[in-house]
Amino acid sequence: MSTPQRQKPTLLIGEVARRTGVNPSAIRFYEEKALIGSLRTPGNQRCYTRDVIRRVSFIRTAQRVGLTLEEIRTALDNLPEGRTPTREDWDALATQWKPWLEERIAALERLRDQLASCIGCGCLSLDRCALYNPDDVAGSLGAGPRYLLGDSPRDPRLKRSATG
Amino acid sequence: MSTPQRQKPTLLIGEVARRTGVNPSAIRFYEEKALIGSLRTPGNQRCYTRDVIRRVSFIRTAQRVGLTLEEIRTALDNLPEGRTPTREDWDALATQWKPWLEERIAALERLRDQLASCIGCGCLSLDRCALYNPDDVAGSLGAGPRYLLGDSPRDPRLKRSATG
DNA sequence: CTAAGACTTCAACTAAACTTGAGGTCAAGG
DNA sequence: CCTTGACCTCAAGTTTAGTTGAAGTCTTAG
Repeated sequence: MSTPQRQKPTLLIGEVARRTGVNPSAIRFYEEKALIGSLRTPGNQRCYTRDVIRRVSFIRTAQRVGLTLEEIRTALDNLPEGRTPTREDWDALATQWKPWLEERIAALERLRDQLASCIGCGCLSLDRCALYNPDDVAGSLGAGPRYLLGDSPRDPRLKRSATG
Repeated sequence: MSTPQRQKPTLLIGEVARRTGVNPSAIRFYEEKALIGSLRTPGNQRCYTRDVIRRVSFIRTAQRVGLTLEEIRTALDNLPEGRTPTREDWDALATQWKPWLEERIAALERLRDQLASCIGCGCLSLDRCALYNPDDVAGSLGAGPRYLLGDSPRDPRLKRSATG
C-alpha cells in the first residue's frame, strides 16, 4: 500500500459531483434517464470511469444551449456506450451540432435586429412583424435542428397550440 | 346593422387565441399570472382591446429568447398597465433587452467556437475547457442581464447545485 | 467496535408553464 | 324553445428536471 495507486480508474458519485459541479442526485437522475451508466463496487456503490466527467459536462453544456435531456440522450446514444469516446466521436457530434448552434445564433440576431428596427421604428401595426407572427422566427429557429435531433418539440413551453 | 361596425375595439378570448396562435387556456394562465389583464362583457366573458395581441406576442417572443414568465411580467410591469403602450414604452424595453440578447448571442458564439476548437482539436483533458468548467460560459452568460431583470436564476434547469 | 460520513433506494415534493376535464353559462341560429 | 359552440371557473393532471427526506448500508478512522 506504500506504492501510489495507479489502478484507480473509478470514481464514486461524490467525486464526480465535486468535479463536475453537478449534484449527486442529478447524476443518479441522469443514470435513471439512461444518459450515463455506472458500474458498482462490491458494496453496491456506483463507480465511474473518468470519462463520465466528460459525459456529464457534455450534458450540462448541451442543456445550456437549450437541448432537453431526451435530445441529449439521443445524441449520446451515438457515442459508444461502453468505451471512452474517441476524438472522432466527439468531433462528429460537434460537427453535427454546429449548424444547430448557428441557427440559434442567427435567430437571436434576427430577433435583436427586429426589436431594434420594427419596434424601435414604431411600426406597431405588427401585421408582418416578428412579434406578431411567431412562425417567422420560430420556423427558422426550429427548421434547422430537426433533422439532426429528431422532430420532437424542442421546448414544451413553446409548444404550438393543438389547433390542428 | 348595415353600416360597418367601427366600434369594436374588443376581442373575445378565442379571437385572441386565433390571432396569436396561443391557446385560450394559456391566455387565461397569463392573466392569472398577471401578465395581461382583461375586461368582462355583461355576460362575464373576457374581452380584450387589440393591444393584448401585442402583449401576448411579446410574451411569446420573450419566451423564445429564454426569459421566464416571471421575468417577462416584470418587464411588462414597466409598460403602462392601462393604456396602449406608446412607441417610447416599447422602445425603452427593446433598448433594455438589447444587451441581454447580445450577451446570449455572444455566449452561443463562444460555445460554438469552443465546440469546434476545444473538442475538435482533441484537447480532451478538459482541465480548462468550456465543457469541463461550466462557470466559464455560464458566468459570462448570466452576468449581463441580471442588472436588467433582477437577480433570480434565469433557468431552473441550470441551477447550480447547493454546495455552498 | 463504534461513530461519522458517504453512499444506497424509494417515494414524495418542487417549480414552471401549461393542458385537460367536469360542470355550468352565454349567445346566436332555426 | 332548443341546440350548438364558445365561453366560464376550478381542480387536477402533465412534463421536464431535478431536490429532499426517510430509512438503511458501506467504509474508514479512532
